Amino acid sequence: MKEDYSLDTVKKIFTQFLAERKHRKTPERYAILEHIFSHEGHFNAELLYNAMQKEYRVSLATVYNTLELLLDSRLIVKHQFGEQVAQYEKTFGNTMHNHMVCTKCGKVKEFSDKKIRAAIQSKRFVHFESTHYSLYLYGVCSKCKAELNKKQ
Amino acid sequence: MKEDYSLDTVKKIFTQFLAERKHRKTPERYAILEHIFSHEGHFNAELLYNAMQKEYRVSLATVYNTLELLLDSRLIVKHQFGEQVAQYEKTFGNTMHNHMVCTKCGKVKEFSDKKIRAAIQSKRFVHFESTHYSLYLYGVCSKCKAELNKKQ
DNA sequence: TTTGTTGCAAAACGTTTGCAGCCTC
DNA sequence: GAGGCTGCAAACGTTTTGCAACAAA
Repeated sequence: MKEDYSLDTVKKIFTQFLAERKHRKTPERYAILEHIFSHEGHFNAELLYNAMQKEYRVSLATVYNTLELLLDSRLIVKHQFGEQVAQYEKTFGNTMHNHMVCTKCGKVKEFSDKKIRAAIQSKRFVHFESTHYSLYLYGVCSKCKAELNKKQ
Repeated sequence: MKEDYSLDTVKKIFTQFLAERKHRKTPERYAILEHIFSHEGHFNAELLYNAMQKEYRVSLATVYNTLELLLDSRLIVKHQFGEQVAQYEKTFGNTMHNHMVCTKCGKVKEFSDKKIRAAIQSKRFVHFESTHYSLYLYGVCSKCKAELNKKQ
């Protein structure tokens, strides 16, 4: 069923999370949340920090602090595609998807597959309660493939 | 106990890889290869560097350089389980497996599942030629679950 | 009023780089 | 002998930390 992923819903989830953990509801935290959920695609801490300066000024330390809270509340996920910069992505209202990573140029594309999702989600463990997953498919994109062929 | 032939086989693969790429066959590279393939489990660059000092002294720079070559030759894989330290793992003679990561304590366990593997490996793309994959299942391990329950 | 959170800057951390000398080819 | 590779140390870029001031509860 289609979920309602309005900003309001996300804010409510975050508010409840903060209340549960006895964290404070600061304007900085909501400004960051709002920014993330009104923009598409992957982002990293510095990109977010720079973009934020135009709307609501926050420090880089607060960006990192808030990202940690958003991770804990499962509203975003963190990826590290082999570089040292962590990439983040919002999860709420984002259909579950996987990532294809080109090992030559580093480009990342998304894809989804019902069979894969079903196989992973049906897996149960005795000593582990899984909440979510990340699947990275590594390989070579068509562009890099063409370049490799040209060289030979 | 792992098979004895694997070290020899791995060396041959690496030698061929170095020849193809016109890289030099230095003792440092083989010492690192040997160390990795005669030890079990995950490791990171510094751990490997420290362990190497007792057998064949190499610099940290050479460790990183060689890890890059081993990644390119697909003899090892790199993981970044949400921390900033990259973890490495040998792949040759290592049955394909996935990772469960506890989001509380960070502990990583391995598991395999035929259905999941089949679903992932059967996936084909027009503009992407996949070589391998990493599946990270995030959740809470039984130990951390017990502690969380105790708190409430 | 209490104490969690902020901004700032400095520190920490893993990783990469520049360079002189060495050694594989 | 040429030039790729090594060790070393310094540099880099991202993330974390310490601290004083601030503001949410």
